[in-house]
Amino acid sequence: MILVDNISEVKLSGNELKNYRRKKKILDLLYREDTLSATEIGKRIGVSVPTSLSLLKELSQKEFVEFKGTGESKGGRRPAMFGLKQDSILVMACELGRYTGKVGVFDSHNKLVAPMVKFKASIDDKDLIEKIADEVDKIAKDYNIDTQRIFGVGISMPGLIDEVNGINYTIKDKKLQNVADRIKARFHKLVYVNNDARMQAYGEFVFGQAKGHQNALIINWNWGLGMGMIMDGKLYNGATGFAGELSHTKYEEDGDLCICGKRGCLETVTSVYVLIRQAQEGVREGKVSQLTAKFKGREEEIGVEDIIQAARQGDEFSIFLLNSVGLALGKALSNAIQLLNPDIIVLGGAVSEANQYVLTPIQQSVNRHCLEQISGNIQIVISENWERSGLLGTTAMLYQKLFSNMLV
Amino acid sequence: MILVDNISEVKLSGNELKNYRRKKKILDLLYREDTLSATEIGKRIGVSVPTSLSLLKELSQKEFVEFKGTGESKGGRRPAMFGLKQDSILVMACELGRYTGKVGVFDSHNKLVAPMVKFKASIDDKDLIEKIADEVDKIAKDYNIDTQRIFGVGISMPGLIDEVNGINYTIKDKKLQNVADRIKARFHKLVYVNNDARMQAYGEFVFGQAKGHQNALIINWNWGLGMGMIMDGKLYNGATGFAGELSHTKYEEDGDLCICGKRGCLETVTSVYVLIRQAQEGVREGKVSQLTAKFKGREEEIGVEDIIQAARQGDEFSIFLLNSVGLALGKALSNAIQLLNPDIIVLGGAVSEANQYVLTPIQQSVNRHCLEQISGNIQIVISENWERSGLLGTTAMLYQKLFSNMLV
DNA sequence: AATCTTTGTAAAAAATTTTATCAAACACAT
DNA sequence: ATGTGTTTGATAAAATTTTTTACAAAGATT
Repeated sequence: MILVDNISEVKLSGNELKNYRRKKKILDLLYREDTLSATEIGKRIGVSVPTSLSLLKELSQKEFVEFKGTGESKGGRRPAMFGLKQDSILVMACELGRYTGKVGVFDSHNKLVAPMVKFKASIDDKDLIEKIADEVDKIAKDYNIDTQRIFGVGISMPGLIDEVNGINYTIKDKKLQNVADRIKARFHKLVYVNNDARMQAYGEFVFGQAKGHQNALIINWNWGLGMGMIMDGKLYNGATGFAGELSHTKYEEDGDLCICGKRGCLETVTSVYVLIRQAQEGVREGKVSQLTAKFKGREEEIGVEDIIQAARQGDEFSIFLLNSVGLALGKALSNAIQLLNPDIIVLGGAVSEANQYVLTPIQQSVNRHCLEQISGNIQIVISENWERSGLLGTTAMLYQKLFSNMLV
Repeated sequence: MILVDNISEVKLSGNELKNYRRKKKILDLLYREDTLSATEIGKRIGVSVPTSLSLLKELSQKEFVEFKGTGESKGGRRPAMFGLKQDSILVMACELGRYTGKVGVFDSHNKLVAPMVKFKASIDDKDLIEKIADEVDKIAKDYNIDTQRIFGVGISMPGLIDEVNGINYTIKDKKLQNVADRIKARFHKLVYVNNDARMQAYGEFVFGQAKGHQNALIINWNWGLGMGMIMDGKLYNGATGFAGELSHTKYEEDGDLCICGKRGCLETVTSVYVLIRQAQEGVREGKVSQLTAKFKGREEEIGVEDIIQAARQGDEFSIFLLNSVGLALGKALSNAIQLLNPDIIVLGGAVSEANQYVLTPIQQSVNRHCLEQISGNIQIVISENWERSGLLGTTAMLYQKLFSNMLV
């Protein structure tokens, strides 16, 4: 199998090109639908059954596709089902946070072929790529994975990222900003780099709560406030790849100073930082609260999970804190909702674990600030598999890119 | 020629379907590119030159396509160019405002085949469709146009519109909301209905200032504040067709009461209404201004164009008014820019005529409120052909729909 | 049990691409 | 300016691919 960056570089005759495109479509279809019959494939790619079958035969000979048993009858002879050959094409997905990273190797059924590994890393690490490579080598050795079968490497990370060229403008050292080139130099495989919130969004769209929703907003409610957008069934990156900057939309005139240098950004009102700072201040002031009882004198140890746990046990101060960040996020989301008219909003990240303690105020706030016709058609939910959605989104994106760049 | 609402209703054999799709693609290509050679068409639709030529021959026999002379050589024999046969397929586009409407009949070169006609109408008129039909009949009679050759009817109007079903939820009488059905019942042609701001946006994208920009925001700055969005090269409607509600995004907590029932909407700060009201108040208070000199005692006669004209002549009060609505719009746009990361913003409508008097404050405001990396890559311009962009957008959309619903 | 559907296969028929050929236009050297 | 080599475009015939048709097999429905 050959992988090319630019199809037009390889010259194919008319028929070869036609066949190449059709086989690509088949692989893509089988990735999405798991198994399909020759008849169904023929219908979907617009060829007759004999042609569809001969293409499948070719793909089988090249070990990309295999017979997966007979399927259910729809009123006649039972069809032979075809699917991607397990383990023949693997990808590697990595997600970086502010201080940690995780990496996993996935097969074409989006299943981990070895347990996910976590490690310490930051986007500014000079030897970031080597660190990741070491982790992958370890996995490959421990679980006997042939790295030759890994065809794509995808990385998601915080920052303003141009996904077309794989450049992260938030990395301090200019020489390290072109992440895609660095990965390519080390791995020599298909590379994909994008923002963490966007890949989580894509994961939620392909596998999670936003599945089937063509217009979705997915919020990563954490130290910052990332937003990924699915518009008309496609991941939206914006003109230069900076779409979804919810964090630094203006929330209040002359508010607190933000790390971005401006004042009153949403991030200064409703991120994990704010929640913890407010909790700390409350404890120092001696507010009546479980938190005061537990953390008085060592306020710096308070974590979001402590606030959420206290709220669950009925602690009014904690509930108040969560309620107020919820109301603020809801108000900010209202503007986004009126501009984008999504049909679902999925919340993920540390704060979203608070569940109804934030969901209710958000919903309240949205109802208050949006036109009823717009807010009436919207679902707001909390992600059920946030831990994995980033890696899964990257995996899905890699397979998609792979099947549109592969010379079978 | 046959027009079908749903291709799957008509059963075609495999080859017929394949050919139908290819011919559709050719018509669409020729609509976009005006003229193309058989070789170029073959490349674009993925067939060989002989096949491309035989398809073109078929289309020529059916009078959709004609030979348009020989084109320029690219280093060899000069190619025979093909294009859509002029006047063989016409469409009718209508744009409604709050109190008036305009209608025109266009050919496949997006040229009016008769002068545009203006008339009085409102979206709540019971006999709206009849009114439009009368105007078209008049045009057809006066300019000898065969209405049989009109294959599509498109209407754009203010309101919350579901473009998929052609329903305008802002029309007061529920029975009149389904505009698409009403048009279809009268004209029996392909019908398209959408919001006015969105069709203006599409017009600017296909023919105007936003041409070539894959991510654009187009603002209709008028009695309300409409916004149309082009995202990844496609017109964005939102999940239920309500995207772009800039008018009713919250601008200030506890601001003035808006017609929507909420307080502090952007519309209450920066629409034509506001501008005129502020001018009227100033004149009543006896502010030093050309406007006071001219309109004292008959303040209700002040129009936007008066304010703009005064500003052009150096009137400080008028300049101040335009400056302040510009700053406000800029601030509101900043949030939209950070969420959507467009590469161009096009301003149209009455207020935008003020040109640099509003452009400068908007740019200022955007620079102040956006992250530099995002605002640095954005152009903000004023439309050059706003008067026509709505009708042209509708025309382009109709041809697009037409070529994907036509059985040639 | 008879009939209707769907799937799969092989041979015939049709459609499409290749290849070859020629003409036209241009670039470049002389 | 002229000639040569190269590129592009058009067309016909040959080669190849794809669809159609016909039919058998397998299961669902009545």
